[in-house]
Amino acid sequence: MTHQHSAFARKLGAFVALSEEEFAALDRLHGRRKQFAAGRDIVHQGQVNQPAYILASGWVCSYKLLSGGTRQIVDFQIPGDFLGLRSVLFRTADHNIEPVTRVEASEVLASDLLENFAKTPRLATAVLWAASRDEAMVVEHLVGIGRRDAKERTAHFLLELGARLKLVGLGTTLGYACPLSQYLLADSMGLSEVHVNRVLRELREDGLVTFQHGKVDIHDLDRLVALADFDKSYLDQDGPLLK
Amino acid sequence: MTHQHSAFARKLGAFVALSEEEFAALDRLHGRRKQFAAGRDIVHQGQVNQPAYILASGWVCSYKLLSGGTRQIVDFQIPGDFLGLRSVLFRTADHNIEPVTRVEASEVLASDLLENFAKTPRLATAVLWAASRDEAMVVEHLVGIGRRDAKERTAHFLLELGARLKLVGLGTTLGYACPLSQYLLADSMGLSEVHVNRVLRELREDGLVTFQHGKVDIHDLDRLVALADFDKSYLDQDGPLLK
DNA sequence: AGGGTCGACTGATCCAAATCAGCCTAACCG
DNA sequence: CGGTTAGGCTGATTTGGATCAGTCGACCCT
Repeated sequence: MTHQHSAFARKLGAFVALSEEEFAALDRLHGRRKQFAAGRDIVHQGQVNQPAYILASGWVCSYKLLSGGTRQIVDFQIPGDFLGLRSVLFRTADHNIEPVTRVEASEVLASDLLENFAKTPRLATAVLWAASRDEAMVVEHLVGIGRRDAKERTAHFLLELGARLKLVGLGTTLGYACPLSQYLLADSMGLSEVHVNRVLRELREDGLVTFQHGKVDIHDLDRLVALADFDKSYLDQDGPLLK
Repeated sequence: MTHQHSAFARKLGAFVALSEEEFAALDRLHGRRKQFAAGRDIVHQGQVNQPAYILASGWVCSYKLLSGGTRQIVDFQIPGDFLGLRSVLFRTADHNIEPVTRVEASEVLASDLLENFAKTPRLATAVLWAASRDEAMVVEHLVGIGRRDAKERTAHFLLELGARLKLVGLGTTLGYACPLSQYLLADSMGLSEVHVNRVLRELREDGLVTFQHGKVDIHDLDRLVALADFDKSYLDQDGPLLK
């Protein structure tokens, strides 16, 4: 009954009960469809009045550059995710967005979004919900970097990504396709590329997960979850939370 | 013209232009005023149907517990800040909230908040803005933990806290009162208490900042900003961004 | 007045992860 | 087809910060 809608609308509809009317409003947000090549930034820090996007296909990452030339990847976005909402609300972008693969995305104009809040107030709740879910993910990420060692952190990262991909039908509990390089993992987890490589080897040798040739294979979910201290219920809800 | 409103309303009004009508709606959100003793958690992970709060006085911290018994403090909240918005949207709390000092806060009921979106759509924009600002702070925090060493991280932390306090009139560029213990700093920055102590000593010996006896004194703002790679414009906007 | 606790502070030792320096393979390309 | 580049991978060495094991003073409390 909702399968004719966009991945974005479906995702929100899973958490905030929406009427057909409201689904339609959500879908009308999708503006011009655009393509981006891998590696060439879509938005960068300081740019003003950039549109937001809803990711249709491909992966992107959001990152911040530090003065020393290092960077910290804050989050990866996968199909169905909202991109650059903060940059719209603040008018000037506070982070960079780089496509990891070739990407297709629909523009969302700030004016469209904000004006629709008046006509469709539940849309506001849905968008607020989506923003809060993003924040929850950043918080988990923060906790991992602050208090988990490299192995736990990596395990947690791979599990969380899997859970998110499963939600949009791009993965199972057995594994998923993953276009990320070890460099990207390192910049995301606050580790060096060298160390990521060693940790992945350890996880492989322990028979927990394999991350090779662009795919992640989970060999022992239970032990991996135990190692990572991963909250399984975290991302797989199954009905609207807000009635 | 806005000074009769709550700190919360003032803060939002600084970023989203609001009418008197809308300010009033914001102020009506404040429900029953409650008191909390320092150290006794207001909310903890997993609790369901907790109200949100708006902090009137005192400081609190939001943290997550890891299985090993360690914890990671995600953020500190100061007067005028919203507390536990995510816990309300998700119905079940995904983090703990502990008062650092004695605290006064007004309850905000989920139903009040969400229903008001229909009547006052710009309220939705304002709350979304507040949530995004929180997310931006968590992102900065993440970047610091992931890619800054202990000294830069500490410097950045003290500067950011100062900027936030200045915004609500609780600090100047010269310093501010700060009730945090070195243990709390450690749990927030992902360091050990011992190392925080040494880093604070270094910063003091370098003549940059002093953090002693419950107050932070900034002795050399410019060098501190340079060390921390701190974006000064980051938190001190001076007019509504969304007209 | 003596015990208990909390927070700041210190020296010695250890270790996880960074850094440095390099190899190997596959893919691309002019 | 030989050169270049991007990723994956590895060993040796160094280092930032953790851990362990305390001391000291302030402020309880009874």
